[in-house]
Amino acid sequence: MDAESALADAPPGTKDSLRLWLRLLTCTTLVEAEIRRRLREEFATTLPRFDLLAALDRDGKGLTLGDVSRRMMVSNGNVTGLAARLEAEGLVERRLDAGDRRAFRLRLTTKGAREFSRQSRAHEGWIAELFGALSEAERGQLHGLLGRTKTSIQERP
Amino acid sequence: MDAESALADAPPGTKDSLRLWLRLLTCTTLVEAEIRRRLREEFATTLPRFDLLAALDRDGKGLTLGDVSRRMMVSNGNVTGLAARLEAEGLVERRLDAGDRRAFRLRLTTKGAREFSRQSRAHEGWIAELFGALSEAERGQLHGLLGRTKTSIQERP
DNA sequence: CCGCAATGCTTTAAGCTTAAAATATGCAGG
DNA sequence: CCTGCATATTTTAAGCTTAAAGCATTGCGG
Repeated sequence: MDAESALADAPPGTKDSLRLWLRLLTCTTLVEAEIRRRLREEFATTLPRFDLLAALDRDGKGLTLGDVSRRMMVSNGNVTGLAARLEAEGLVERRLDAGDRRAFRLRLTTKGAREFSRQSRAHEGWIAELFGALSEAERGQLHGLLGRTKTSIQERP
Repeated sequence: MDAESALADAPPGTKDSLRLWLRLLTCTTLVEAEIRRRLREEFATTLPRFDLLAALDRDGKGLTLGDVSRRMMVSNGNVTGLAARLEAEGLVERRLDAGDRRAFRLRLTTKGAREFSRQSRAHEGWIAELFGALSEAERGQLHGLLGRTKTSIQERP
């Protein structure tokens, strides 16, 4: 039995779900590629670096690497390397956590905060531009449906 | 000026677009992580490998590496390495293109087609499961709105 | 036919990402 | 106190990914 005939026997909605997933993935990939390109060309940085700075922004007390790992939905080891590179560039700093000698607190340096502010402002504009052809109503609908989708994914039996 | 006050001055819709983008990214990340996990646990393979097999499926004449690169929206060099690994595993074969001595045609081997059929059947079920809490109507609406989104991204001035 | 830009692919260097194993610390009972 | 399990992080090995540079071939315009 090949993929096609398997699909014929699949429960109803399978084909729709597949089409939906492919389109969801396409949209995300297109936006990501454009954001990555502009971060590289305009700020000589990468999306993971930007995301880490974003996670640290507005968190004066700093986050542990574990906090960052959970927020960014990436592995611990990933954050270790990313933080090391950003620290080497002087954009973030690590401090020993006062209450837990296993943990570090990661914070933006002054330079990092300044740099992130520039990047963030540009980033907002790019996103507004990319989604600009949608009406406010469409954005609202889409946001709601994606909320339902998120629930569907997370709250499986 | 920090990110917050920048946002206050941003054009209308900027904040909505940002929230929308973050939610879109979250949904995609959640689905991808689950699919990657299951491909690894049940088939000892990865998503890029699966995607390459999928691109080759139902293309008896084979695709050039460039075709695959465009379909998967990844770089040329990426496909070179991926194809080499899959060829080493005997799932894919390269043939010299009859009409163009620069190009290869990449095709599934019998083993590759058999393996992809198994994986594909499981994959369909996983996707149906992940989007299962959405009604048919919701899936249709979401598909339509994502179509509008795709257009918004691609057809910028 | 020649020159030359375009096309198809590979290589390289760098960075990203993960799972799994290893290390160190915290913490809760006994 | 000690034992043992949980938590926080790092290390390791492997694979993925990209941009840029380079090589070979094609095909077009003169």
